[in-house]
Amino acid sequence: MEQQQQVGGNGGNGGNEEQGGGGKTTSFVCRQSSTRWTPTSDQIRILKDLYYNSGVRSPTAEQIQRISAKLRQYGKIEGKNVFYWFQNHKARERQKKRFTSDHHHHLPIYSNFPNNINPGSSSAAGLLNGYGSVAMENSFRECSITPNANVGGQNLAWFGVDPYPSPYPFLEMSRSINDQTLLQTTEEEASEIETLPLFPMHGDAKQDWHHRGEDAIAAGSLELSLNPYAAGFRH
Amino acid sequence: MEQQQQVGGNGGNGGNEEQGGGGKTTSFVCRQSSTRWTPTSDQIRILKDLYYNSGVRSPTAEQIQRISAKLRQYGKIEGKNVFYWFQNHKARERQKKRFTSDHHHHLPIYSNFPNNINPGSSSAAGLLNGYGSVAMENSFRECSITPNANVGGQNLAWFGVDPYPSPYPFLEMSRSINDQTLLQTTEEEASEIETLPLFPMHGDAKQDWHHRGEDAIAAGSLELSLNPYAAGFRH
DNA sequence: TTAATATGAATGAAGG
DNA sequence: CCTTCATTCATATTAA
Repeated sequence: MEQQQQVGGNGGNGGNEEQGGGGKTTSFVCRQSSTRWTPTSDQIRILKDLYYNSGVRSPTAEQIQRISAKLRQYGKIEGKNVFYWFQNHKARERQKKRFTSDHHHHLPIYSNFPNNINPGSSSAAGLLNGYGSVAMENSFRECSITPNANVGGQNLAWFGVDPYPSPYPFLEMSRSINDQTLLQTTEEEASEIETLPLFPMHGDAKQDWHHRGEDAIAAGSLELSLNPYAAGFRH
Repeated sequence: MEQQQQVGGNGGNGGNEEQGGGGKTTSFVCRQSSTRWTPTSDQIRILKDLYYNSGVRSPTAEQIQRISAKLRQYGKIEGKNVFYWFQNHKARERQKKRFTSDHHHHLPIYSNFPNNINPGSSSAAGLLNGYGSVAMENSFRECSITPNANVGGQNLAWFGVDPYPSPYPFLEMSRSINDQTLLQTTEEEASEIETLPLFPMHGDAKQDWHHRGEDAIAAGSLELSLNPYAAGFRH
């Protein structure tokens, strides 16, 4: 299914600068006919800088205006793009944290401050995969996650989903300890699962998982260092 | 999030050395194909079981945690892998259906379905934009928008945020206006801000940017109860 | 090897 | 703010 890499002529690679192209260097057809905003690297750099180094998370309307106006120097952009960018960036940062080994929910809102906020060091944030600014390291278990099998009888209850062919088993999570028994019980029912007709998928030729270099720490997550009225001075 | 991807593409991809992000990368003793997650057949089996037999489509964060924890028995895996798996599986199933079965219910708008789109040929999307019929209509150049740059040292004040990596910005937001003023000088160059059309949103877009100005991060209420027995169950 | 295709990963937009 | 959808990019896999 879709994977039109080369379709765009520049296949998304060299084209990054499509918009701000300054000298137009090598770009030609700008197929980005899509309606969707395609941030240029400069725009992204600035956005991240604002996010990570200036602590901007939910810019106000005024700020959005200014930011987008500024970023317009580097390519087409609208206020809503800036708005969505911050929304998404923030939401995803949190989301990742949420389904990443998070054993802790209480997160000190304003705690550490990376003093090294080096302007221009936004780079840090730039390349990494984000993930865990606050999240610690779960970077162990890497190379040796022992497999071992027994895929046979699955116990879906384990996942917090109902194994029963119920109407729509929308998962009931938190189970109490008592349920443990239930889990055991369920196991039987789950037998059906193991006899599931596996869909003809690619066989397992792969026994070696790789490591995902993955994420580093997010450069510090500053906190609200934003001066709401800095701009307001004129108001 | 944001990482290399298309953005860093310059000249093909030679520039992507991400990985390094500052975190891991170092301790790769075993295999490193630090690329993407390659599910093992057991993992796939279970995922499909969940999808087709348990109706799981968009697992919650908690479920994702459980699922990934379980699947970890069969190979390296992270929460995001599970997350993406379900997202993609669902999206692609839907996408395929969009073509194969043309129930012409609503959405008469773009009925230009390619004749027989064989699954797999959706690639066409790249060209005919499949969907983007809309885009096709108004696809004009987007490719040429103001260039020029100077991203190096930026003037965050310009955005209405405090540029100084001040130690404790949150406490003293009201930084002397003097400084601000000074910086504000730059404003001249981008006078267009003032003339900026407030985000041109017609009825179609939402505009939320009105009531912001703070970020309450504490809002999150995760009760995340990692099933303790979950792990114990096996032992 | 190369071309194609399947699918993991990311992210702009929205919906709620 | 959280969740979902669509689209796109990148790469592993498989077919030619």
